[in-house]
Amino acid sequence: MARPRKFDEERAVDAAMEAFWTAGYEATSTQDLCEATGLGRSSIYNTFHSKHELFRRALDRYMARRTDELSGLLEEDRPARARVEALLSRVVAEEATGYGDGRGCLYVNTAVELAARDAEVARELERDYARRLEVLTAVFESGRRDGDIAADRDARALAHFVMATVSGIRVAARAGADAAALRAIARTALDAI
Amino acid sequence: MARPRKFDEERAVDAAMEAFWTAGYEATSTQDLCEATGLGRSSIYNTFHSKHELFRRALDRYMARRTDELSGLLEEDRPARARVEALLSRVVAEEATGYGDGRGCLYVNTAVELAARDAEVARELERDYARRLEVLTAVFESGRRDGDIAADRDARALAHFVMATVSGIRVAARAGADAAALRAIARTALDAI
DNA sequence: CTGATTTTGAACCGACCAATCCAAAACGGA
DNA sequence: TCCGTTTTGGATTGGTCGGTTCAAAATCAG
Repeated sequence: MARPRKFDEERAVDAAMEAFWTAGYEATSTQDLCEATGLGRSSIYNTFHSKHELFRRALDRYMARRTDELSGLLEEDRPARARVEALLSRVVAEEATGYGDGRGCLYVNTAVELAARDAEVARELERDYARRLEVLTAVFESGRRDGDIAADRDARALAHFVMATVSGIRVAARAGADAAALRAIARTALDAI
Repeated sequence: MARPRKFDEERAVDAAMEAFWTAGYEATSTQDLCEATGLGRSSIYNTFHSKHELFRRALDRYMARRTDELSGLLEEDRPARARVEALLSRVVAEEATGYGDGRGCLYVNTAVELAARDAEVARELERDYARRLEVLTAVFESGRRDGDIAADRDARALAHFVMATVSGIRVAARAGADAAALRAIARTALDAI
């Protein structure tokens, strides 16, 4: 063997994720990444080969984390409607806590900034969308079985709808909607379910 | 007086708008702007003073255009629900036409890319949000008067909700949702109204 | 300790960034 | 026609971009 690495690769990906999350892909320079991770340029390129690949690693990590959170939140032992309500409340709370860390959601940010001109990233987003859609669809199907959701509703359509509502809340928050408005959106969406 | 301008300022703003719309603010270079507008660097800086100011002009133009379209679409002599349905159908159609010109919506793109770190732009987005909210609120209020919308609904909340649904559809399209999914989102949202 | 192997920091690369400068060209008013 | 004013194209600015190179430092097996 030879000289061992002085840093933790996963920690570096985490730090890079924070940087990309805060400023977006284009606006995060390799210099920013060095400062965020505490690594030198060489270490970053030796390990991740390019800014783009590091971004993909960071995005993977973010999506895995979020999807896990989503699964956890939705697997609680409550009626389906209540679980979806908890999800929307959480999103509203995240987006409404001042502009303190108003960096939105890396998934939404990436979909808007990169998906159209980066096929690789678009594919990853698509896979994650499908995964989360699956989780939500399962929730609505269990709701239908429990009689909590009307039997004539399409679980998949409802799942798409909730995903869109979450993104809609996030964009509204960025466009200046206040907390009351975000709550109104969530409440109205719940009426549709 | 002196040498007159050889180009139409509004035309130039239009061309710049297209460029920013396609690639986003950061990813559009001044060189790109020269090529898009057909102007030289000097003409651009002489007229618009900075990339940022040109962007603001382009964004203004975009928002004015969109808000006018929205007003036109919603002022037709139809029940409120039908008018909102027409709006959502139009958004779905826009986003579903292949990835051909899948550049989304400059408003959403800008909210996500810039709002967090550009106070001036954020203020403009906020103003436009308020304007469009006003238009939609008026639609729902007229719907309540006509009995088309239940009297116990909050017109403003419904307006916020429709705005969020539009953004949600646009983000979903970028994340890879197909046309059927977008239609399902619109239909489900209409159920909530 | 030696030698093979890898990481690390710093200097460096050409390309491109937004923005400026300047002189030549193009007009309007006289 | 000629002057004052403005526009225009092209060269240029200092700075930053993503990425590479290279030698020194650090670690391992033997």
